[in-house]
Amino acid sequence: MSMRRTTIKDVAGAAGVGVATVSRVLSGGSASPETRERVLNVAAQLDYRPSALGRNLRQQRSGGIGLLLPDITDTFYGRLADGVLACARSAGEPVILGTTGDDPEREAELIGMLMEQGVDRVIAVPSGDGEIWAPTLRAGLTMVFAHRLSTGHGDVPAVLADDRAGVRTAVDYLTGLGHRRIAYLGGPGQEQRLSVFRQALGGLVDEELIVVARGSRDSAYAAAAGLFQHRPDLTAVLAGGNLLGEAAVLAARELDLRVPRDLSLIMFDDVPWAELCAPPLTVIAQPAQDIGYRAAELVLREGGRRPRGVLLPTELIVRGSCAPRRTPNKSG
Amino acid sequence: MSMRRTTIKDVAGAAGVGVATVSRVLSGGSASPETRERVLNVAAQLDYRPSALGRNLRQQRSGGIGLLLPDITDTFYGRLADGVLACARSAGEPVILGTTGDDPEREAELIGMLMEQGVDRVIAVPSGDGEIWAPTLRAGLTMVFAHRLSTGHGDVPAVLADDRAGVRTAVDYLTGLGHRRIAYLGGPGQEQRLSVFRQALGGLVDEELIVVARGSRDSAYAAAAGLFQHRPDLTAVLAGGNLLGEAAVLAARELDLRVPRDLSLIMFDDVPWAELCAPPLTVIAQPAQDIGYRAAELVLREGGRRPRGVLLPTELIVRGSCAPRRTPNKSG
DNA sequence: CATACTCATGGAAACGATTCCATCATGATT
DNA sequence: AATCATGATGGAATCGTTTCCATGAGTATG
Repeated sequence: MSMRRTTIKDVAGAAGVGVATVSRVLSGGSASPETRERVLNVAAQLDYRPSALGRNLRQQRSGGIGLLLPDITDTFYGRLADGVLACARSAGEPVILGTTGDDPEREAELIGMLMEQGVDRVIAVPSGDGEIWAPTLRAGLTMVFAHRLSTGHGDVPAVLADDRAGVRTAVDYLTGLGHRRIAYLGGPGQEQRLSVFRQALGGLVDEELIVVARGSRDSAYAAAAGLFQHRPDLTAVLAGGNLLGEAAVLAARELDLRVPRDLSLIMFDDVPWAELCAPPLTVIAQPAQDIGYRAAELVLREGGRRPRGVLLPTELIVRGSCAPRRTPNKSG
Repeated sequence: MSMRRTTIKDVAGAAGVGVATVSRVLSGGSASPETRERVLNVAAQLDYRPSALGRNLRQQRSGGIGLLLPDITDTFYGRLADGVLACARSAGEPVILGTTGDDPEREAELIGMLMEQGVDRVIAVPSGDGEIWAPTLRAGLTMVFAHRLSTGHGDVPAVLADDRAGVRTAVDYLTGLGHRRIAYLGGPGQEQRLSVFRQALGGLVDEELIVVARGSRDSAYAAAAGLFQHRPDLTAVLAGGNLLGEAAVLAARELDLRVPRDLSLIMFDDVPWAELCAPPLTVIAQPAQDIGYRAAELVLREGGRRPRGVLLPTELIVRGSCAPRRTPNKSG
């Protein structure tokens, strides 16, 4: 009942040539025009599709791109993945997706799985530090980091949003509105943003106002609620991602802090619901899809030369969640 | 510099046995206890990892699960993918992700790519009709549909949310509030929901109040705005997905329709921002992650028997976007 | 004691592609 | 005319694994 796949041998036999010739014709090698035409005709007639299995074994590598993300549920990573898929599709390459949950152990596990599969090109939002990636690099994989760097990364190129400028813009905007006690609500792997945040605030930085959550929604909410309860004197918050922003809105509402009257809120990453929120959220937009697309471009370029990383611009989009600091009412 | 991978031959040589024995030991075949131990020791010492490439070629199938979704940017599909990944991870199977954009042509292309890769297990949210999937089935692939059926599907098992009950609940809720002119704002592949909607409304159904958008945000917004402008007499809307719901909120705001005062809104699929919206959105929650997980379970079960599909419950979550119909003010 | 049967074992044949290499024909150069 | 370069071509090796089959040892049964 189930017929055997048509193989390159069948095509060779039907066209009256050797398998080597068929292979050459199909992969663009040299062949005489008439042979080429005959082979192509026969191949089309037999509906021949070369098996990636055979090719992969011979070439010692499975085509395809490994994509390692912390959480595909987060729309930021969803858009990033979309960018990777768009580029991969135009190159005809399959994408193998894995989620790490920001857990280095899971990440290492996934890397092992990818290498077992013969995947030799990986795009990752790294959670672990350099040690995890060292064996990967030694094995000769083509790597590109996206959105984050790995501490102690080798010379792995990275595609990043310009966090530096983004944080600076946000902080400038808030201080310009008169805010002094500004909190940062961060997620995993945002060391660079933190250092810029400290730097932008100059001497004003108050370490208690810097809180780092793990990747989950629960953790983000806990961090936000804890921060707001512990330091009711803060007047502005910079949330380092849409999950954190969501948590901040929720926690503020829960604690009867009105935005932007009692609390100015600015969020990294523009998401569709930012506009639907009450009030609409002021955000630092990041080109998530571009990040993915460019990362895929880099990892596919494969040209021996090491490309330097890419830095993509962010953009402040002012909506309604930030207001000038209310001057403390001394008579109240 | 780059050392050759350690192969099964190396292990066999170092352990003083044949390759067949090594293979048997590692894949759970029969072997004497002392041989088994020696082989396992040597394998561990050499850090031997069997190459999936060789195995795949021999077994004529690449492990792994193909996952075909309309749009990974949509959080519903993001959660669905998350479920699939969770199950696949526990089975140690890689997942190859492709997005169709609800375009049957792209879908067919992706199927071709998957078959070329030797993927023989696919989970899909189908956009095309039965004809597209016929060759797939004939080729002996294990298929599971998720979230949607393909019209004229063969005996492909499907994992679905209970749309029937969901639509009925929503309509009952709205009619219970006094609404009569209820619109349905649908997306691609929701034929079943539409028929249930018509059925639930009984004789009251007004075909002009049924609008179907394509998958994109733009299309959804256009559909919503067009509907609201064309039929200002409607008092309630059922949005068939979070993109449609988002569009409805946006369009209503644009047209100065206040929710729920002028317009009651109920949305399929509970998303985190539904709670952040003003007003918070009443929704029919769908277990997106479960759908993915169960689909992966089915496709991995592989037991020759054809499992029947799975129907998962939906849940009405009442928030603040629905209100009783205002009795028309005859003196106004 | 002879025969049959179980069980561990290793050699070798697949799997389907790519690619090295030898062969042969043709045309150009000396 | 002899040699050389060029280019098309097919046979065979190769990738790493699984699996079929033959072999031999050991045990049980007649």
